[in-house]
Amino acid sequence: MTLQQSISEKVKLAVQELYQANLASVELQGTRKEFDGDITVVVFPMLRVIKGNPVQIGEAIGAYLVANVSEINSYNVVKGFLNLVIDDQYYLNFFAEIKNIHHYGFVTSGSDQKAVMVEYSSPNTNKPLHLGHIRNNLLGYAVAEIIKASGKKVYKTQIINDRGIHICKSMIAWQKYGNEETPESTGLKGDKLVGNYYVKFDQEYKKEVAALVSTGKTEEEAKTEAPFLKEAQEMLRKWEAGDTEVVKLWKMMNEWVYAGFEQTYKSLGVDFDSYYYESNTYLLGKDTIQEGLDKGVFFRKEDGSVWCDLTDEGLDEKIVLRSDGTAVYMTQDIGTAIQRVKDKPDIGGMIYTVGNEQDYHFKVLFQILKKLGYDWSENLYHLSYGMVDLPSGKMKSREGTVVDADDLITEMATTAGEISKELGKLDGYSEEEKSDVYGTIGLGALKYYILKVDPKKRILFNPEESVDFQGNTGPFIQYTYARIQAILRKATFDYTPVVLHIALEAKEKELIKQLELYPEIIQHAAQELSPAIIANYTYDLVKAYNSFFQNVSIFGADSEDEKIFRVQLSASVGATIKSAFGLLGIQVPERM
RNA sequence: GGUCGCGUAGCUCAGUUGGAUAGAGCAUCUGCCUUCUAAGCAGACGGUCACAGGUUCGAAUCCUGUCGCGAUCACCA
Repeated sequence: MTLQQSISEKVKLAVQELYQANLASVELQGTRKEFDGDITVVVFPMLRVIKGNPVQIGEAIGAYLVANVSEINSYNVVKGFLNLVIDDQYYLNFFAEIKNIHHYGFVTSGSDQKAVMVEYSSPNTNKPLHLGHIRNNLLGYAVAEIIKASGKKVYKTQIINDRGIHICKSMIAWQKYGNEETPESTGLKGDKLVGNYYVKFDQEYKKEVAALVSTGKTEEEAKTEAPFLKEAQEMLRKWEAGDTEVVKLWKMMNEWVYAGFEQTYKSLGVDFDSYYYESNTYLLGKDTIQEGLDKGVFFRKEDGSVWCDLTDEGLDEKIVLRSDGTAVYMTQDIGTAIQRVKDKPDIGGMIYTVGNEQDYHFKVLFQILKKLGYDWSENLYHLSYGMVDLPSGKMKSREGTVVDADDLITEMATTAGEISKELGKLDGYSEEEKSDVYGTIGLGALKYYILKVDPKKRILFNPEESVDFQGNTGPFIQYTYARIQAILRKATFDYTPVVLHIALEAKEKELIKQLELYPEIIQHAAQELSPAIIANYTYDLVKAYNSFFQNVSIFGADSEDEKIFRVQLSASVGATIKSAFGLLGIQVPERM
């Protein structure tokens, strides 16, 4: 039982004894720093049950608590706020305790726990990953790690959109203009090579459209009649018919793309437990449609198309099968969800990391699955996030206004290197060690910049200004960690955990309170699916640490106990930073 | 037009279940490198929490309406 819980219980007892009244709950909060005390009981809500003056009530409860709770030393009342002063020993005991816990804040999963599947990334195989995918990947990965830390088993997965007209566009352009180019022959990453031909298609297509318009066709006619597009559509038909040549080309080009993606994922530091391919799943779900028809969840229209009526749920009618019997997006998503649970029967819920432009789609999908009666349908979440926009507006890959993921990652490392050199850090290290640290810092800056923002808000990314390295940034937190490591290297004496009898300063208590919060923060972040909560917590912790220890000499303490305690506290803060950043997928360098 | 999301300092963002005088960073200004790393610390300046009502001891937070921005309303994915 935490101190908060036990105080809460004692307050209820106090009210019972003093006023013969029952409180449903007790309002507790951290005492603001301008007042004396550590924990504050808010008296106002009690006025609903107790008649009287809030100050007098506060005084009475305060006196009762001091007499009956050993951890409470004294109290004071300001207006309706009862401030309690907690004994130093409580903090010291708590601190000695957490020092022994290996993964402090992590809940170890029980064996009967249901697993959660987290889907993220979900790329198309016709072009390289860009800034938007970076946000998606970072969010998905971090949420998966946070949920793991909150005690659940997690499967990370992605669904790869490897079929459709967009891939055929790259294929046809390569066939026509590619001269048998390969990643090996050009030295290009496979996804970049394929992406180039996607752009090439668009250029040639536009030329054809322009030519047709000049012969008197309307723009609309020209767009559908352009021969290049016809060729791509023909290719898609051949692919669907299983044409060996086309399938061979498709396989080869997809392999190039996967190899390129794998490289990007590696440099981003994300990973997956399983992969789903649309080419395997796009037919799935049709059986379920029949099942739904039998159950009366779906209905068939005269033209043969199948629909789901969601008007009772406040949504519209939604098509789930075309009149020609082929699958739509929704059919496929229904099938894939069911397939996943078949593959991993311990799945109790799923999280889809997909941009907020698909909010409606997922609302409908979840509603349909619920109607079909799957028990796991209660635990489906759409981790919806805002777009990443540039100052020039939206990113459009066909118009070349995208920020490429690989380029951005290397740029960040370069910037980190320039700043480091300017500051004269890392002098005397080998080039290899240096570039390693630059990569860590650059990536840390990028990841933190994106993750610290509430997922549902859109991000305006200005590549000109790039990302800051000062203030509330990844590098600032990494820097604090590196400084702590320097302290630990210098502390040659034994600072293993012991309960020390020292007087705590207000700021030291503040720090320990921050550490005490960590487990709650993880749970909260897991519930809200928001890595931003972890990021902002870590920043607060680092601020509290710096604010105290920048003005206090660690090795120049008055007593030996004090010195040991300060090193211990630094070590704990360092461990917590590392742990929290680990949840965000951000590395911490030992030196920087 | 219907639905959903957002609107907090010049800029970028925090703000637990409603709580005390609204919190950071950047930018501008003032101090602090001879003691563990100055990518830092201490401070100053900066607010009609989009607007108007309502709920109550108490609202940035909850409810209603208005305005602004974005997304979405396909037999596309």
